[in-house]
Amino acid sequence: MRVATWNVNSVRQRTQALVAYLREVKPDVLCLQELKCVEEAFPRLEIEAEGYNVAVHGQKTYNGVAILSKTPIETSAGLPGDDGDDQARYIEAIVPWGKTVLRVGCLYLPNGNPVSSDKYDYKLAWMDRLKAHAKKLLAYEERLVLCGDFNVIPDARDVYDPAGWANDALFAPKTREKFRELLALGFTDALRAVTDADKQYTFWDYQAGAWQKNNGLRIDHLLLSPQAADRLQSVTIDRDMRAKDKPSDHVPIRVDLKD
DNA sequence: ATGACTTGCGCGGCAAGA
Repeated sequence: MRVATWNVNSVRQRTQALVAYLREVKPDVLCLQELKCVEEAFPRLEIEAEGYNVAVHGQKTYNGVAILSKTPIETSAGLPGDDGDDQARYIEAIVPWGKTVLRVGCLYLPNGNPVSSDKYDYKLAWMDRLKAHAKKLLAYEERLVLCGDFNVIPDARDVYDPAGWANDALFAPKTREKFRELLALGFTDALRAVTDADKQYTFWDYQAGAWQKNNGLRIDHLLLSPQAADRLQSVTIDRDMRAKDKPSDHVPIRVDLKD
């Protein structure tokens, strides 16, 4: 079972790259973030033509998440815990897997900058809601992958200039503390289960030659429940995607789980 | 160096991203 996640930074700008990725990597499940469009504008026909089922939670201009799956899926949109939250940042699916299922949560966690703003308050509140929801899901004791753009740099080895990012909403102590609380519920950070290496980046800014200088961040993650972590075979960051024409500023990251 | 990039919206420059 191959599960991938990719912040595409506008799915309409990335449709050709997305189709090419599906053909080359053939993920069983692909989670997408930052669609930047409503469901009606999503390139559904192009994706379905590749043999994928599509579940979209869209929003005009901002945010937007989707789950693509080779097999039909049951889905629910929205992160519980705040009925007044109208930002499209979470969608969940139940994917058939042999005699059992895989549950997949696809998330686009708020950026939160600057730290002294209501945006940061929203980020922290969103992380609290995610923790509460994740705790409920873990109690099901299923194979579960919680993945997406977390907008969290877990550790100094995950950023090219830790000191320079100390007060950024992606790396601030409170942000990292809440991420650790989430992990402590019982998740395995898939990448960290296979390597302790630094510079395992998934994002490079478009500006100031960040890609050329390898000034990156590790902010896209796949968190595994114990039942999923038991089946972990490999983790791959599709770094080469950043060097292609018209790239997203994020690259896909994926896991292979033993069938 | 008023720098530097890419989106959406919509047609002129903002807002947002990270």
